[in-house]
Amino acid sequence: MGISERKTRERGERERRIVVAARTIAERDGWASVTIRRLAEEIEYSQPVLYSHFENRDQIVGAVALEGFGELAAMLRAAIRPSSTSKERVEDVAAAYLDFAFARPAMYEAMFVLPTGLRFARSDTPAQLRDGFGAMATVIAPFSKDVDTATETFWAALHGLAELERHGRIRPAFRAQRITLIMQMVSGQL
Amino acid sequence: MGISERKTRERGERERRIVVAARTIAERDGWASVTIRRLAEEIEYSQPVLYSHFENRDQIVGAVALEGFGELAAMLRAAIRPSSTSKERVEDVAAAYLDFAFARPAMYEAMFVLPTGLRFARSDTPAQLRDGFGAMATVIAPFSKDVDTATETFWAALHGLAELERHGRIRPAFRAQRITLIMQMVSGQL
DNA sequence: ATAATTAATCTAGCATCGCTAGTTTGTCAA
DNA sequence: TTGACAAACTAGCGATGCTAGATTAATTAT
Repeated sequence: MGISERKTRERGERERRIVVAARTIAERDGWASVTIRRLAEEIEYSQPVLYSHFENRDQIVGAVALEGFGELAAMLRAAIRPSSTSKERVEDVAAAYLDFAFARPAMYEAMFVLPTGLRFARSDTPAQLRDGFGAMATVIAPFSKDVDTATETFWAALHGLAELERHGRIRPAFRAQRITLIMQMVSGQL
Repeated sequence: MGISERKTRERGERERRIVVAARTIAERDGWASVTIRRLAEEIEYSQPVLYSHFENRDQIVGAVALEGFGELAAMLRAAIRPSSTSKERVEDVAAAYLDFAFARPAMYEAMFVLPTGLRFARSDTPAQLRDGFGAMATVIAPFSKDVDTATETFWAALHGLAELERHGRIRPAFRAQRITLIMQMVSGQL
């Protein structure tokens, strides 16, 4: 019988509608506007239904963030052109990272600022969470012996640039110069 | 008559008690526990009194953050030892910055993550907000032509390290190695 | 086919939040 | 003493996340 299959499929579709609604509202009106009541209205079910899909609001944010990690990883990988030099690749990935952060501030906030209940560096950590790191590690590898540490530092530098600029604490006009300085950290081999 | 003087003095003292209470509760139980009702109870006044001191809750967070910026600046300046080399000074300031972030996570959150209503890079920006940047610029200056941009990048790298480690996304055990990499960014002169 | 059981969903409401209108209390000057 | 003004309070509005308990729908057993 395909009845239970249909049910799990419909349940999955409803869950996706929740995540899509959360993302849409967050990107338009900010995360403060993503309330359980508003999401319930959007999917045309009562509020408790949401709690049969997610433990709490944070986990809904987490589901959106997980999508974001997948998309960020894809964007970083797409920025790596075969024809480029090793140095250019690092620069392109850095630029792609910041482009992502500034083009999708709400998504970036979900991924890196808001509580999400996502678990990193664990055996059950989803592929999306590792993949962006992997993309960065790919371009960092030619410059470093300890790729993991160098990638962590590269990532941290980019994250700091994104956050400080997003909060208006460093000058947007000098973004390119700052990326150049980051390049210096990477290309001085270690 | 010293009556109105006494009144403004008492008002100032009450305002300080609000800020101290907010900071104390935040450092012990997190910012979510810092509610207007709880603060009102702490200072033994009714809730509307708080709104005669601050426009809204964010501004209370901002007042605590302002204290934090002053203390961070002091810690960074204290980390600069006259006997050190230029390179050691950068390293000491970096270590001091991260020490501050990890020793006072609630304070760091108020300063860099939560909405505070603080205005940066303006004519009326308080000294505390500029001073930490100044301390970093002092140790960066020997290595850079464009001190402002280099300091912004240095600061961003430290902020990123603090945030990613605070959120458990990079390995705490490798903090020293990451600082070493940041040093490389700085000491490669430009 | 009907009854009993389980699953799915809803209504209604709790506790709490930031914030404020309207009132009372206290403090001065006339 | 009275009237004006300032200071503080009580009470409550409109939200929030979340949940207990009732209700309806679907499935299984008789």
